[in-house]
Amino acid sequence: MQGKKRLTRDFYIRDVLIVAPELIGKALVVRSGIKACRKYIITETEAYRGIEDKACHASRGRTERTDVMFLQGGKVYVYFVYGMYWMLNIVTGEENNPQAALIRSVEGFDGPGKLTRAIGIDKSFYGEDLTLSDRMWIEDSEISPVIKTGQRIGIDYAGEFWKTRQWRYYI
DNA sequence: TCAGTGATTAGG
DNA sequence: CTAATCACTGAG
Repeated sequence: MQGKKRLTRDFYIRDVLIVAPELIGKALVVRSGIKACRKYIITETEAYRGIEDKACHASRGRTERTDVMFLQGGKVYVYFVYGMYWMLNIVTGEENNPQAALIRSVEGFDGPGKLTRAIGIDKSFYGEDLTLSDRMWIEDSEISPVIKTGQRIGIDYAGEFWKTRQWRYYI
């Protein structure tokens, strides 16, 4: 089950502004329900960075929902929004430096809500450790895509400064 | 452009 | 307990 190319802790504990763009082109491996493992190439991510980032959920403190972001990088942060959609995030950085990379799209499934619905991500993945789990991890790939950047989507509430950070990465 | 949808959160 | 909010999507 352990993939040869599985990314290790060292990859995740770096700053989210490094990890989020590096996730582009990597392979997300998931086994949900009774289905066999499937691989999805990550094509779009966004960085959420620390308590000072008004768009980051952790900026409003450590709560039951945001708790996992305060742990060492390499874990999964999943939350429910708009009454319908699960969002999939990868926790990055060191302990007590809450950061996460939102997986917005993978090859074949464009949009964070649509992709989690399609590949079967829900609350049960909250806190999953990508370096240990037998149902979700990320593998390195030979792909070196050209990465574009832009503003993060859907965070008008965060104010002009945080809204205009170029922290969205995509192919 | 705008409503649906319900977990999460802050505040009595 | 209540009410506001929301890292989205699909229909029009």
